[in-house]
Amino acid sequence: MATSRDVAKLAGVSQATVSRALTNGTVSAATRARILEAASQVGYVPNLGARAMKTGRVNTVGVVVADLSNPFYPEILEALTHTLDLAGQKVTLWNSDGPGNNAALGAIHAGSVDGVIFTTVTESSEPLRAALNRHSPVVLINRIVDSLACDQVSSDNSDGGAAVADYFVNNGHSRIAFIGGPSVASTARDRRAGFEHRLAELDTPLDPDKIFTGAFSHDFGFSAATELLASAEPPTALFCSNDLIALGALDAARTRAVLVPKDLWVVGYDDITMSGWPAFDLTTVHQPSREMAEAGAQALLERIDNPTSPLKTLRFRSHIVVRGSTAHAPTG
Amino acid sequence: MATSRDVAKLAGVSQATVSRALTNGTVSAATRARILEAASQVGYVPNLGARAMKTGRVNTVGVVVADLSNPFYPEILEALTHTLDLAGQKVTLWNSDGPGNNAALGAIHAGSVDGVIFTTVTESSEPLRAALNRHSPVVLINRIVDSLACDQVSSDNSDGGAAVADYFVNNGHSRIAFIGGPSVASTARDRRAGFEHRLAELDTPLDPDKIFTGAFSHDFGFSAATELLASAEPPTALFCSNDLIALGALDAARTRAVLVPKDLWVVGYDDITMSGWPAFDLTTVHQPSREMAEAGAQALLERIDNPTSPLKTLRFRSHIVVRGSTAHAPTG
DNA sequence: CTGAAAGCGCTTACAG
DNA sequence: CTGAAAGCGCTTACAG
Repeated sequence: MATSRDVAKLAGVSQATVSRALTNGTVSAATRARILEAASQVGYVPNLGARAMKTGRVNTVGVVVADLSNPFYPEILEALTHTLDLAGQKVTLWNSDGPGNNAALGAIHAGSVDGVIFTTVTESSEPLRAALNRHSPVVLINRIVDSLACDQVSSDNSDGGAAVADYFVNNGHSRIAFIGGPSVASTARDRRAGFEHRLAELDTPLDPDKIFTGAFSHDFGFSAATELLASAEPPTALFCSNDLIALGALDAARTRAVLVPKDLWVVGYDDITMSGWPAFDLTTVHQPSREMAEAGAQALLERIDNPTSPLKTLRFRSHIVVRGSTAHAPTG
Repeated sequence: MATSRDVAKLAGVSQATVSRALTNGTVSAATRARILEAASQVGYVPNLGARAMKTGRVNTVGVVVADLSNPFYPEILEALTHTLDLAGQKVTLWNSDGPGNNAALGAIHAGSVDGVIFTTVTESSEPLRAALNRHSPVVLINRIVDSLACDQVSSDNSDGGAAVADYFVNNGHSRIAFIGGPSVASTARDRRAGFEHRLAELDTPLDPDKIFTGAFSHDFGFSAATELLASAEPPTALFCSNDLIALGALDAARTRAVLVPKDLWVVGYDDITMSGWPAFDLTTVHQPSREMAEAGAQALLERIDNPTSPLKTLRFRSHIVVRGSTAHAPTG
């Protein structure tokens, strides 16, 4: 592999001048031309590791996602890689199941990434606190933890849940059920809290027997909905705290020949692409996931440049998208 | 950030001894203990960039995927990151749309990854040939290019297509249609060729009017199937060259109230998770994508260790999984 | 504008 | 078993 020294020899200049010609350095036009010619002749590309050692920046960002089988995460990941590519950053990917979380934190420490974006923080882990104490650049997207001293990007999950409560009650529903994700996820907690509190305010409190909490998965949505639909007084309206659960619930209804939306309204959360497919046609709370990803990537890059600037918290607005899984009533 | 020098000072040894203690070096038990203690006291972690500069290995692998909106790729990606995590490798991710392909190749050259796995080669690009000429470690998974001098992992797409032809004809179908992905993809070409050739052998040649070629997407499957179903003599059996297209076709049938499988059989390819959901219940050709990913990751690691060992080509077997989108007849 | 030199933080022969 | 030294391939003051 050619080095800057090889190029220098061929161009008849010092190695330092080669380096200058290829960075922002001040070099005469003639010399630069000779160097570029020589560089392309030997197929020279600067070694990024060596450069990183001097500059202290590797131009690489870590991303931690959970569960790529939930299409929400590939959508986030795609937006993230797109934004970071444009910013000239490489992306190192970890899965949060397994040792991913701590591996990502360790990678900052070891200098193989400049910072990390977490999309799925669950609890406030000790390693994360330690990393933040030494000012490791970390940004949380999607799931957040208020007590953590880092930039955080989320959407108004609580308001979204409340909006669904309004929507159900305004349309005359009182037999209402809820299927939610794991309570370690802030998104699951907030959506449920917003939904439940608003229902209580509207004098339609949620029956504890009609609350299911489990995984953000199709499987869980399917089994929980199956159980709900088999009960003596099945619900007429069901809120699922993400789309994947809702798709499972729709499949449960389909399997039991329960008519949606005639006998059951179903609402999800996220607005992943397939929720709009005819097979599901799911009413759901739309999160601006692309914008959230872009903002998160931007926040991390700024944080890397300036580790001690004030912490930033961004909360995006969400809104209900009405489709065929609920009667097309205006959401007033 | 603490360096090995800091640890050396604290432990009262030379910097070289710290390095030995933390790698495979030969150090007395007492010294090592003192060093480890000192290291943890100052929070020392070896700088991976500096280490890479000496060892010539960054322990990072590049992965190029296309189109994370096709669930097939997240499934591959998940298997890949899982295998590579276990092998102690970091994963740098690129999207093949945009400059991803060449960026990944450049990253090998620049020393920021040790090798690259492509899941979506389309044509034999010049940069790729150049990279192979200088023995850059590259492995192709899923889509392949025979003429390329690198390790390749695929499944028997042609046989899979032929099996679907057998299945249709054995069950009495003669009005048969095909909706396929872009012909730049070897998978799309091979599945179609296997299907078409076998149909010809069975004296049921595919009518050119019943062949649609476009994108590996739900949208394309939906629109192509809509057109097919609106034709004067709609097909009774439809083969789609991936599941995403097939799901679009099923949605088209659903929208037009065409009964599946009574009036239309639909078969896909890949066996992504959601094809098994009640909403689709799609008969499809199962590819062992997890095994393919693991084999590809393994092949790349071996290639990195030994750039000049003989080239390897792996072709996995696939098989039809019969579900509700075709009548449950034995596949003979 | 250009060169000589130092140094980023490691690993690894080479001595002892 | 341990230390002193060289060197991986760059960038960046410092001189001139």
